[in-house]
Amino acid sequence: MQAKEKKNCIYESLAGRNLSKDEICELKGNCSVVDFQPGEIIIKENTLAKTVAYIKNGLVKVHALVHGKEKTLRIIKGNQYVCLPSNFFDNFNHFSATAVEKSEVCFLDLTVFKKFIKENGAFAYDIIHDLSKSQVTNLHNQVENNNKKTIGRIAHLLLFFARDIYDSLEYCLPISRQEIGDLVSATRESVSRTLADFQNDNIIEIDRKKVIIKNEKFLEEISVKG
Amino acid sequence: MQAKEKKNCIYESLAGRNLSKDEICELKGNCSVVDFQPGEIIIKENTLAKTVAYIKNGLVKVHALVHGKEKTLRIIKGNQYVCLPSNFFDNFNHFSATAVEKSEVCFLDLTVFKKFIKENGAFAYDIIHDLSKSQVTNLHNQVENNNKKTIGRIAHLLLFFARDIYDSLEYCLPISRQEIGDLVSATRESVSRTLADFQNDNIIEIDRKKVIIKNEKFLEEISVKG
DNA sequence: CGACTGCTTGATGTTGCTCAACGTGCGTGG
DNA sequence: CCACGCACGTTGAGCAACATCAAGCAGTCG
Repeated sequence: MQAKEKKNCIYESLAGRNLSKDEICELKGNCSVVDFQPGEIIIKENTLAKTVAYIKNGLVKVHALVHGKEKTLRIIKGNQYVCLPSNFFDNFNHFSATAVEKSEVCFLDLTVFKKFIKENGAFAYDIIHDLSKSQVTNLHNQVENNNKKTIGRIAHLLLFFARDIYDSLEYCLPISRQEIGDLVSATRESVSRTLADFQNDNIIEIDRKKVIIKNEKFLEEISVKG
Repeated sequence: MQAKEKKNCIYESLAGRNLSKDEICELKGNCSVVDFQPGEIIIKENTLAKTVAYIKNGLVKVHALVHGKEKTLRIIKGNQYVCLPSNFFDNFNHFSATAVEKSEVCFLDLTVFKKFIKENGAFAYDIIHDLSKSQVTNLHNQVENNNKKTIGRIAHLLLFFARDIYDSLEYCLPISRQEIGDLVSATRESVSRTLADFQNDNIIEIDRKKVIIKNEKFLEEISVKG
């Protein structure tokens, strides 16, 4: 909601994405790079999706309001597009994206983006690959999580932060208990209880948002068995 | 498992998909159209995904075996690709596809398909649109169903068959109670009980697989409220 | 200080799974 | 042809997992 800084580093953002120098130059005039603070909304659901958003770095949650309840779909980190399918399906943002940590985001003009897809087959293939990967990952998550109880989903999430996001067994949770609940389909009370149980069983140490995983193997076991 | 009839109607299958006459001719030599009976496997998970599968008509379920349990992801009808992301992500089938009704499926050579994407921007954009639509639909389903209890998910499924598949309030369920359970994450007992409850409350009439929806509004309400 | 937000903990009710029993239809092999 | 196994379907009882409701505590901000 505060002033956001505009930058010009689109080149480094999309290097290695099969764009020619000319194409990148063309993009430069049709893009902006913006800083977001935690809690700031990057994409708002139910708005028109006229720009493509590419997360350069930081941490972002994708979420939506469903029948009055907030539901978080996933947490994603840098170097990927966010909510890209909304751009191509019907130019309408079906989901929101909000920074959970300080994040840099490139906004690219959708018209230019579409033009590149039609003119540059390698670029188009790159997008197709990204969309496919995201879809497969998502479906895997879905089948995995559906078969799990709350305890398994929370264990999975703790490991996700440790492995995929912070690359360390010690980290600060970037989200509240309520948001964890939105993410794993549980209430904030259940999240609280489960984390307390993990602490009592000496699997993790947790103080407010500071987490230390003390028994990774066991947490993994819980995560897999559900 | 029986003999499958090979056909040559690739042209009508992919007409209107932005392919030139030459390209379609090229495809003709690299494709086959096959009939599947209910229960026959179209795509088997954990195999290499060297061909693209396009459902011409019929009804197909996408499913996977997760930790020993069968989980159905979705039911799809004709005129769309099935499991396309597996082809582009890593050439590896992450999910299975099985006919639940008599279905006609085109198999297309992946190499030729990829070539078209790189050479024909309109075709590539068409694929991107399809993938995006499928992704958005899938995410919507996910957020919808996660917030629902079994009763709401089953109500939703009954309406899905009525509206999206059979376009009628009377139809025959194409799948067993067990498969409904696999689809809505419930046991066959819970499915059975819920359907019996619906019948007792005069919302539906059900005899074996024959379903008549008698109170669509109420079913809709249950579906939405969860 | 008081209001507020985020978190925790306990008591209680509901949901839905598991287990068990039983009926039905179908295909297979003696 | 009948006997048997087997998948499917239904129903009941008991139990575990969670949500809900309620109360209270710690930190923060005006």
